Amino acid sequence: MKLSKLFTKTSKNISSQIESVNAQLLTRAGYIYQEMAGVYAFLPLGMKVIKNIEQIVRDEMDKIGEELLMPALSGRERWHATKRHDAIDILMSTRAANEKALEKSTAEYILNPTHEEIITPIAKHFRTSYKDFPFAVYQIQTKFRNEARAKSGLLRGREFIMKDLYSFHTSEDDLNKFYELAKERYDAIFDRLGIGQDTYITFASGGDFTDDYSHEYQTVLESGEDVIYLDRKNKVAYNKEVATPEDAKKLGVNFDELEQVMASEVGNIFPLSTKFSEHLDYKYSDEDNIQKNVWMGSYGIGISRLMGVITEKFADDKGLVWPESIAPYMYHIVALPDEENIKVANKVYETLGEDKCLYDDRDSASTGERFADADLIGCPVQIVVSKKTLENNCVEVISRSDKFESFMHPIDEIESLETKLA
RNA sequence: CGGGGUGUGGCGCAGUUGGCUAGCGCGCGGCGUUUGGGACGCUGAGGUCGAAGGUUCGAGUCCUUUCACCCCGACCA
Repeated sequence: MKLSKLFTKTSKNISSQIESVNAQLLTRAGYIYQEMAGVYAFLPLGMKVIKNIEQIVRDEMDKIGEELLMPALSGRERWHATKRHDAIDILMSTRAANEKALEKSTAEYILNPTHEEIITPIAKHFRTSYKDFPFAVYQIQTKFRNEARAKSGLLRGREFIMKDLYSFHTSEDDLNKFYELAKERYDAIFDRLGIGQDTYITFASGGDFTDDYSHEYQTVLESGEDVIYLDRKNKVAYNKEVATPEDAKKLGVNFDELEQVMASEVGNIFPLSTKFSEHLDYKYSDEDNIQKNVWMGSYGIGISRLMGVITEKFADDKGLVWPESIAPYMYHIVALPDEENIKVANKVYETLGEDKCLYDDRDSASTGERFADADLIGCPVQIVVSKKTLENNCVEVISRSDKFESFMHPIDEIESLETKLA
């Protein structure tokens, strides 16, 4: 992509009101645009990052489930059936389709905050024999939650992108078995996203979902909202709400040795037991044709929140720093203005591929501005073409994250750059 | 939902005890000069001050109501 054609532009200024690092940098660099509190548009650069995160999540989820897409709207009956209509105060709804209906009708459409109520009837439609189990389906979709206080940019929104997977089983044992498989996939996802080192599976309460426990995936982050008690050695953590000395003892850790840190929840998984199948009357026939409740599990990952968390995790005082696995572009090419430089830069751009490069071909921007923008936008590798580098028939290759020392790379060996970096 | 703060060209801000034609920087258009770390000169376009109501000869400035956003707390499926 040529910078001269990119839909967005960077900006130097941003309101001093906005304090969260992710909102500030992502806005300045042109990745997101705020529509209202907790509601953002993902602009071309941001969209690429979202897609890259989604692709990693899909890749791992496809190993344990099938992708589908459910509606964002639902009728209210099911939410009454599970008694969550009044229990969930973040539930958003819209009254009716038109004004005439509004006067007479009590119709209400729920803007789904999660999809247990939606997927269960669908699953029931297709799978009612013990032979049909187990199975799992997932989707990546926009969720709506009327947060009393949206805040911290992408970290807590009213509208956000989430991956949610639901698993269905004939027994608790089978659910538990799947639950462990899901954990493995989650670990793989966070590793691939570059935050595996700092992301801990965390014991937490189940909230409205289950009377039992749940597991959160918490990424250590100074600006995170949650306090977790960390056991680095065993790579597990405990949410504040369950981290009492008694609980710790039950879980086999020394409460006094736990390290207290701030973190942000990037995913969570719940054994739902038979809670939802009971409320929504989802039963299967076993070998003896006896009707039994289906066991369910629910597994979420906050896609857009991850973008915010990863931003905060790696950004420095110059701007964004993306892990290679989700960067909008691998290379950011800066050619200093000069006919020869531009000729070479064009060639580099074509050789490496326009889908891998962000090419600063703006003739209006000054040198300093180009470098500043490259740092702000945060592509992993910067390639500079100037008189200085051309004297040696080279381009300069710079790591945005200081992962490697800058080096000169011969122009006629551009094709080999990718392998050299890998 | 409680507390605090802020709303003035696209963005960031200034605007004194009410006073004349609402300023500045960035950005944007034009012309020219520049180019290894957010360049410079000249020139031009663009706002009715979040919204509604009120006080006054006169309101960006005072009063009332309201909306929005940001921050702290409560909440967080």
